[in-house]
Amino acid sequence: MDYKRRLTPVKTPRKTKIFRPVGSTPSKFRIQDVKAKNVGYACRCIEHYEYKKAFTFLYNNYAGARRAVEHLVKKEVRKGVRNLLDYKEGSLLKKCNLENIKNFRWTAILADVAKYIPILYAALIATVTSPSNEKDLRSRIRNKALAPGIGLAVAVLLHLYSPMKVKFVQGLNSIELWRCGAQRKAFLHMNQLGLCTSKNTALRLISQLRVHSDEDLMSLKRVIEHQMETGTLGLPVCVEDATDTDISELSSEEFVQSSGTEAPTSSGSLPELPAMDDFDDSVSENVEPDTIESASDSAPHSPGYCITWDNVGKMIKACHQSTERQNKMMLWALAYGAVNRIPTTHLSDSCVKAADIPLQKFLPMEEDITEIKKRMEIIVARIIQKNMPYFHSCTVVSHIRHSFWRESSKKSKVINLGVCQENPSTTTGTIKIMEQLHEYVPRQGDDLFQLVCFGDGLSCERHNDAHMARSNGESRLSKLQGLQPQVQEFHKRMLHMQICKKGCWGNL
DNA sequence: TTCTGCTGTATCCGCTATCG
DNA sequence: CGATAGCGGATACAGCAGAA
Repeated sequence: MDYKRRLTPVKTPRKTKIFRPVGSTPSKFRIQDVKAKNVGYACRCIEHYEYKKAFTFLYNNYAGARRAVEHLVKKEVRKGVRNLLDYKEGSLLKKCNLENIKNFRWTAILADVAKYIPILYAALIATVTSPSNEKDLRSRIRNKALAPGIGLAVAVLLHLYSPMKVKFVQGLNSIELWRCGAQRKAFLHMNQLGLCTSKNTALRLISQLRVHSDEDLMSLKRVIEHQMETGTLGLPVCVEDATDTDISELSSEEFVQSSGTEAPTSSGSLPELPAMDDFDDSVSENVEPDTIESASDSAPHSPGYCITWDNVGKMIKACHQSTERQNKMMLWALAYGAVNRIPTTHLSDSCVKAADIPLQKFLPMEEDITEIKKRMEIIVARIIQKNMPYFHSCTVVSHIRHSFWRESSKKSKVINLGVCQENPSTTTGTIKIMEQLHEYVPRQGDDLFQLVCFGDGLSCERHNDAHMARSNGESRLSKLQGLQPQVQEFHKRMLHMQICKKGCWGNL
């Protein structure tokens, strides 16, 4: 018998023999048995569901088997690519809008590829991993995540196949290139490699993204306008005792009791924590944060928001300075909106006479002195624990809680409102900036829901000038009364110090 | 088959940087 | 300081995919 190993299948004999496997596949072949292996061996493996062994044997020994595997792989990959491109919800086929960019995950691309083109996915995974790390998908060299690289590779490949459909990742890369200030040539070269779109398309994408960049703030505005329309704005929802109760209607005992309302403290972690009340205005004391949270039952409830703006400068240098062409300092205004962490829309804007405010709110009472004493104890304990080694191991209260400490501990939601290309150092420019910012002021007819507009000291002065200049307007809107200027941060402290200095020591 | 929308490319034009 | 190349914004146009 010819025991020479053949690289091609044996020719079909004149009389076809039907192979009938007999017996089981031996678990371990002896060396002399290797030569006896043939197609029948592979069939016996398949008969016993040992596909890996059978396919490996065929692939390693028969050119026809290799061709068949390649043909099968190509066919399956093409079929998978078609299916993936037909799947409209696929992560690679999404539109490059703000929501999709926020929710984008590289692993979603990998999941799609694994589902529709498993052979390609397996090949890519095997390319960049070893058997030990193919599960967690981290590089064995620098422990870097491999998902972005594999996802990008798939995105580039499919973009080359169907550039009109697969362009989400390319759009992301274009935006990143634009943010880095890449030149047009960089866009061109990267685009030819399938890594990004052209610069024109990138600019178009960015323009589209900017159109709805303030949508979050506008939706909050619409909620407040709806509440203004239905007359539910000034009412703290589902809290009957905590409605917009006028301060003048409360007796002094009620004030004392309400100021003693304890915050909902969490259990256990700080048992020695003194009960810290809020030291805010009386109106906010009447409403507990938990009742506000529970208020959102059916109608949408807006927590309110404020607007902040400040000057921004951009220097434009002329290459050849002349009388017509000089260096220019462009003074513009940049604004953003900040959603209130602590809801304020239920609070009343009605003015209260100073004479109607109970005396207890001005003079320190017994409770106030007790609270100050507790605070001082905590502060002194912190100082002692920090500076005296003997007390280093002692536990002190690290954070004095107040009624809204949970809300205050959350990160603020900031919404960029873009640059207003008007000069804020002039009254005309400030009026135009105010008019633009008034687009975010909720309104119902001529009635405006006044927002706090933070800025530095100079911005607030300009804001007041704009109010004065428009004081003869025919409506509240034309008088720019939708925004109330408020000095912020260290400017506020500076003003406070100035007032204290003038009040205590005069103009020294 | 036609229309519409999106994308890439080419081109124009003004401005800037560089070189002699 | 003039000439020229290069860059970037704006625009037109062709090609393609998808919907009607």
